[in-house]
Amino acid sequence: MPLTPKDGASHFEQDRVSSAERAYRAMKDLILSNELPAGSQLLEQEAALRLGMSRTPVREAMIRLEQDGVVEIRPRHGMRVLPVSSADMREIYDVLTSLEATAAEMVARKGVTAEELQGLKDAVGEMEAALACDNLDDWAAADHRFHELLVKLTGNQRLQQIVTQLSEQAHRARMLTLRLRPKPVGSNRDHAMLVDAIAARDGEAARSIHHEHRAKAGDMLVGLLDSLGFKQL
Amino acid sequence: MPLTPKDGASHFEQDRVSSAERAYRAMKDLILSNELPAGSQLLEQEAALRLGMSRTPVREAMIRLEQDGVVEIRPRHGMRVLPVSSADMREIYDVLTSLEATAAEMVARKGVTAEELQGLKDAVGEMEAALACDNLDDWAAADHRFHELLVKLTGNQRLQQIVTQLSEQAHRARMLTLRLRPKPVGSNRDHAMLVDAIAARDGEAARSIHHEHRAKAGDMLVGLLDSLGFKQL
DNA sequence: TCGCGGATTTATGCATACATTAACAAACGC
DNA sequence: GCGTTTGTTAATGTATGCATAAATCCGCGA
Repeated sequence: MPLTPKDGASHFEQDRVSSAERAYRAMKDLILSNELPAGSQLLEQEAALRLGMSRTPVREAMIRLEQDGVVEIRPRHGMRVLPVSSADMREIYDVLTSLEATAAEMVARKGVTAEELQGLKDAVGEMEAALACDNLDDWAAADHRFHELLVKLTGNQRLQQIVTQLSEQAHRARMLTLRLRPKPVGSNRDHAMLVDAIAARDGEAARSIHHEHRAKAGDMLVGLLDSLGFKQL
Repeated sequence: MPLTPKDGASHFEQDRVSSAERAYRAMKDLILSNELPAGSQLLEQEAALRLGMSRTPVREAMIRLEQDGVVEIRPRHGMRVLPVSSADMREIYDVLTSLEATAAEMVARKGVTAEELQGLKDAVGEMEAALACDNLDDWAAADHRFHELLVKLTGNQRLQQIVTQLSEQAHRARMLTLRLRPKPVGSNRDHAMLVDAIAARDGEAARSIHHEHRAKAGDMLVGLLDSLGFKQL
């Protein structure tokens, strides 16, 4: 469920990260995990105290968070965690739909190795297993892994970075609606079909399957937010 | 030619911008105009001196530029203007193609007002006029306006922001190849056709026309960079 | 009770100070 | 002559100081 990168084979990772980097990660974690809910405000001094450092690195972290689109810096009120409205989700999903559909097509056309294909299949397997146990958190994590892997397989780093950023913006809303939406059985089917299309190197099919998949998901989420009267999360 | 936003109706603009903001704009301008060419390095202190301020706001500006993907901050060497390789251009254009094709479709489906349509037509007109005079700089500016307007008409601010960011990354390479490429007569035709499709509210046609347009442009640019042996700009 | 003007507080934006450590170079041993 | 080591330099990362201006508070008048 954390969107943060796994540490990989980093047993000896020189954890010599700067305070600014620690501040950035800590605050982003707080926001993504909803410990700092939308609308919360946090002054530079408060954050600095909380993180045991001075205002300077905190400030730099806030600047990065602002450019990530997750907070807003308001001169006398510290940073404010941006709420995500259904209109925002519409924007985010329109872009994600476009980019991920393209990613699916690219990956299918380019072809993938057996291991890469297996990675996708594993993610689908985990989604199905999680759904069978009604474990929605695991399902969401596996679903996220699938989408992440798909995009990574394009090899386009800019594409990856943009998709990651938008996914993070949508993260809280997705988590909140996870238990309010119908069981995502369709998603698993869609992903299995996409894997087949990729294996068959059918770019057209891959694009159309995944485009529809993302579009459906977006419509569902936006509709849910609207119908439940959540103006913003 | 400047990619920076026009000042609009800002006769009374309270030019009370922070030093950090000034530093950001100044350095971005220097980079986009190629006064700081790819590979240049600039120390915090140097930049501060040059801009008549202390290191603090310069540092904040550099952080933003790094997130924009135009520079890299290397701990003991200041910031370095990132070169753009043909592989980078490939990445950038793959994303732009996807997003702008989507934008074209969205705009066509949604429909535009008469004034908005006229704005697009005006841009095409300027492109044709410029090309008739062989004024490539004007052509590039009008072309940029067309693409910018198209994306703006979607109303999707995230889409706009991403496209702007990627266009800026590609800016220098585009300028450099402007006079090395064949005359862009096809572009004008493509845009005129797109305007027609939008007027007819034909989303499918709009997408396919603009997708092809961007894909062609990307292939041409990447091919040009490769064939001329420019490994990076 | 409510509105308003001025004093006060305080968060910020920027400058500056300082310790750290990477980069460079010179000296040294082989 | 070449690789290594050590000493020096300097750019950074962070802390802190300070002036500014916005927000709040308070008292007063209606």
